[in-house]
Amino acid sequence: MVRRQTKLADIARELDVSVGLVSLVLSGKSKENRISDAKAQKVILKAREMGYQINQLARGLRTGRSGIIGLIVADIANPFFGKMARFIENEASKIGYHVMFGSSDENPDKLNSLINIFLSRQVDAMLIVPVKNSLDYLLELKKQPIPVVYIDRYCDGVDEDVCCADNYDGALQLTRHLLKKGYDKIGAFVLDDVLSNNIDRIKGFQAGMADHPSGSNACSVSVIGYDELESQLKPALLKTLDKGCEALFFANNSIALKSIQILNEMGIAIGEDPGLVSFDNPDAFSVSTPGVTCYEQPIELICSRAVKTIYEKIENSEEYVMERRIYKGELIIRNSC
Amino acid sequence: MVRRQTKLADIARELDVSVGLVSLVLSGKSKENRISDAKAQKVILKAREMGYQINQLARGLRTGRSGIIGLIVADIANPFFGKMARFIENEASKIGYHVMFGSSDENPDKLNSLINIFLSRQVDAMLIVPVKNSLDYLLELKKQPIPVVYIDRYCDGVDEDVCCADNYDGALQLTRHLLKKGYDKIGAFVLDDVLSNNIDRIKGFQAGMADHPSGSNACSVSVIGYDELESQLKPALLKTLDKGCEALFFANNSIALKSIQILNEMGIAIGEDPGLVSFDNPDAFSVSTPGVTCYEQPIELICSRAVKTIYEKIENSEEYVMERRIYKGELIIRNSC
DNA sequence: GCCATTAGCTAAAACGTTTTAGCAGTTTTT
DNA sequence: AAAAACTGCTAAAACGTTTTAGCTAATGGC
Repeated sequence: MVRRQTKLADIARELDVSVGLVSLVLSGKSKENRISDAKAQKVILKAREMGYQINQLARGLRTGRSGIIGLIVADIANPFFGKMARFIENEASKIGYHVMFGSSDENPDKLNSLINIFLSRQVDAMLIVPVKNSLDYLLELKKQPIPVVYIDRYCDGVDEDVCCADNYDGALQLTRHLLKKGYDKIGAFVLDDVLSNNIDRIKGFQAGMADHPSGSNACSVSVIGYDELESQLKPALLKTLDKGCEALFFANNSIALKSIQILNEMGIAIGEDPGLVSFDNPDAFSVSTPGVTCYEQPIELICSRAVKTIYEKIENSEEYVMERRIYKGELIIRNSC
Repeated sequence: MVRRQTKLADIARELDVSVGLVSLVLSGKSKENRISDAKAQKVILKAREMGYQINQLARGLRTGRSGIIGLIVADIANPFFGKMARFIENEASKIGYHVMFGSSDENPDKLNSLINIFLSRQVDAMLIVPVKNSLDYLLELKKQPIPVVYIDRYCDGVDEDVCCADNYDGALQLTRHLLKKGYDKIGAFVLDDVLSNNIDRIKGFQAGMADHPSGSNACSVSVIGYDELESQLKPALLKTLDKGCEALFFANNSIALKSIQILNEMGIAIGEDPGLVSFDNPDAFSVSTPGVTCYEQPIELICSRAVKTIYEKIENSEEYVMERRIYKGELIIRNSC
């Protein structure tokens, strides 16, 4: 384990040229700096021969750019965020960046700790899924001279770029679909986060219910804690079904999957009574019987736009003007209702 | 965006002390270097006041340690690898490390490119899910003075640490379970990778079939290309069912999910005829009806052991001795057979 | 009161790059 | 033939840390 990596100086010594020249050649700046083709070729060959690999730590220190984008999601093990990570990885690599990630577990202190870790690692930009009660931390982050784009959700009170799905539209479409199918009384299940995505989904649901003759009397909304899925979901489901709800509206994949499992265990056959719809489109929805009707978020679009925005902010931070980008997803109709 | 981050020199200037002193204090080396408590306190307070954040690029350059672990999986969007990433993130953070990831898409050239990127970023160690035809690249990597642990699979021909599931045992258990349930003719579906995990799963399957009176005559094995799932799976399924197979054995979650979807679309009710089992335990398996009997890999154990191994190799690379660690998973019996 | 020890600190090199000013020749322009 | 412009390169500073040798002053032992 003693073998050291070759560095510019090693190549320079071998060829008896200056370190600067080697650097110029290998970073593709030969032309602008009038390096002769002959020398340039020699350097390139020798570098290959010696297995030269640039030290990005050194380059980053010197240039002030690490080439790293920090990504903070709620939980990378959640397939929704896993997909996000993947699309972001792809997009970032197209513009020569790489991704460090961290999972906040919807916990503002973890989020803040990740932010600080990423700052100390000199990431060039951050892509963040904000969590509840993190406003102060996010405002603090806003003071830093580094581009940030929020994804999946936004946070009122902090003016920053956002790329996310049209949660209102999604919930509206899902609700209307249920009503069209003739379900009369509907129970919704949402997380207790006072975050844009949740709030918009509730609003969309309620807007959809407004079409119903008896309006909000025909629905119930159960609010569940992110860390309390196990304990709170079963009682909430029972209560909702007891009330006579004929259809269930799940505001995200975690709640839906857990609920379907619970219903399965209780021997309640989903599909007719109760019917159900959900946000997100995990694999499980196309494999379960019946398949679950859902609103699939345009994850790829969100991610590619988010990375593009990052790029624009890095490249010309002066002229760039903030924007909230909201993208419609797709209603996928299966047999669960 | 002009505000620069405070650095050691800024604190030093404010307090009229040397940069070295500030560094020693803030990196917790006051005691060994006999810094007076008074001065140390002053430095700590001033650092907090000025919002000092260490520059890990600079530190890394100087110390030769980046504090980063490189993780290469096949696809972070696959929930199996997503879970892996999450456990590794957790374990790494316990020992003060952070994770950069990359997805190889089972492509050796992408894998190699990621390895080189990580090397140039001076990662302190790599956790790699090897792919087929990557032996040469992996041998090349072995020459580098950096700890590597392979996870999920190993690669014959490269002597390195490995943490993975007992694929042979898993396949054996799944097969025996099918036979015990009275299924007579069984079709297996595996990827075409000549990788340890696949090979061991096939071996385990065949070992299980050896218990059957008519032995290997009672089974068929379909080999599917990773990039060809869409095109190859449906014909393979039809052919297998045509042959009279009463049960299906899927060697991983991607194949299983895709197959179940295809079967659903064709209106073939899984559960009795055909019965089925699969490797891995994605959410979908507990949500589908019937639930899918499967062999769940001990992902958490694999990851925690992998990171511990990394740590040991970093800390005392001299004495460390290589090992292949194989962990048994758990047979989860549901209603699909 | 002298030498040895200790306490508390500083100065400076080093890590591996990038980048710029400018030097010495050569060629072109006038 | 002198001035100007260009060619091809080098030297050296800078990025923000860590770390070590060593300096000065105070303390202790006798």
